[in-house]
Amino acid sequence: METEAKTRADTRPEAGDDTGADTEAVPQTVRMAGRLDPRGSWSADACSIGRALDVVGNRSALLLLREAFYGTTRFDDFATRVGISEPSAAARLRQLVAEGLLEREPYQEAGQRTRLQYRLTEKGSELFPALVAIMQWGDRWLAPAGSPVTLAHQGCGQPVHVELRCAAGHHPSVGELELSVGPGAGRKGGSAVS
Amino acid sequence: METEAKTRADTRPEAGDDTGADTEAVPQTVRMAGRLDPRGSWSADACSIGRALDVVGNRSALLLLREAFYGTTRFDDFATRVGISEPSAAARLRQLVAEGLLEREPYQEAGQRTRLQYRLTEKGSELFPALVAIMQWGDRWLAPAGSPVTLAHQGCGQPVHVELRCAAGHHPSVGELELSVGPGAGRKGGSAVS
DNA sequence: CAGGTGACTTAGGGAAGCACAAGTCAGATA
DNA sequence: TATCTGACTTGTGCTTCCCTAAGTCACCTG
Repeated sequence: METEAKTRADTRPEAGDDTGADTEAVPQTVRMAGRLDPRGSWSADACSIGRALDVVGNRSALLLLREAFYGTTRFDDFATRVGISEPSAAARLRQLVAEGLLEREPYQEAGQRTRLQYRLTEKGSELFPALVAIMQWGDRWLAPAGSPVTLAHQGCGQPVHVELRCAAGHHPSVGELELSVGPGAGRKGGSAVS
Repeated sequence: METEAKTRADTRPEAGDDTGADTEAVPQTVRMAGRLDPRGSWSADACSIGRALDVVGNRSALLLLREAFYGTTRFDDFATRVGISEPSAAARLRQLVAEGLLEREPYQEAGQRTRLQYRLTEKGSELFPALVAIMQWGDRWLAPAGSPVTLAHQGCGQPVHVELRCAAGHHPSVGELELSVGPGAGRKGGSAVS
């Protein structure tokens, strides 16, 4: 896909323009900085969100990961506890293993034959904050009776949540954020960036 | 869907059991507390993650929300910038409006007729941490050349990230977390909880 | 050695997601 | 009045997701 910057002049006002946006009541947008400034000037086809969604962009993948965090390791338990059929559990688990989020390792119980269990890799484990963020949102907006389950810091007992934080310790709102090109951006000011 | 607790004895060792789990090398699982303890004793069909994924569990919905955070408001721009076809942009935007994550409001530019723009509602805006968490994971694991774009706290200039934090200020790892029943759980110790 | 159990696979089918191409429709511009 | 543009919708068809139902295959137990 090409950028559409040539086909349209991009002169209409839009959040993120540098036309004194601070005074306007558009708080829920990220400001674009540097090469990203007119949003119409670049396309986000290398976006990490897009890439991540190619891996975990479906319901069953994230639900299987949830189960893995809850300690499930065995095939049948994954299928039953997530509530999906065995064929789709098999397909999805195979895909998650292929992508390195889970690994299959043999184990043996006393008097049993060798079996396989699925364990989270580091790559898989690091998706946990995303899962918690989604759960937190679902608790807030889709659970009228309150959260079905809650997470607490074991020992200290305090509830756990996900939050945005900058390296200086602030808690920026969406409107206080700035998006700029990173080290992995495509060359030039033209097309593929995010 | 029923819980499978009756059909299987659940006597095999699994992370989260109370059989001296602290000494074992299974750090990447959440511990189950109270009624949740044997994971096999309850089913998670009221899970907030599951509910949330019914709403934003597909690729284009999250990508459209990303664009909304980047300041995009118009139909054609959504379709072009996300890189999806107009029919699916229309369907997905309609669904996001129906679910209350976006709202459509009329606006008028000088010398133009009245048009519609899509704006994030509070419900939609609160998904931002989840989106950042996914981006952060994609940056770390799927962007070999580094992040294509980076988020910074405007003004302070420091990079922004998503993190897990308990109310006492700690940064618990997955293994230090405990899951227990919340106010919105189904009755009894039987089936639907999370 | 017959039967169970865990971990799958195969077959077949419905629904959702997505793309391309083309049409519609309202109002501004020429 | 004819054309253009933005914002869609309609028609058609592929591909992915997900289901049920029914195998398969390797052990382990009786």
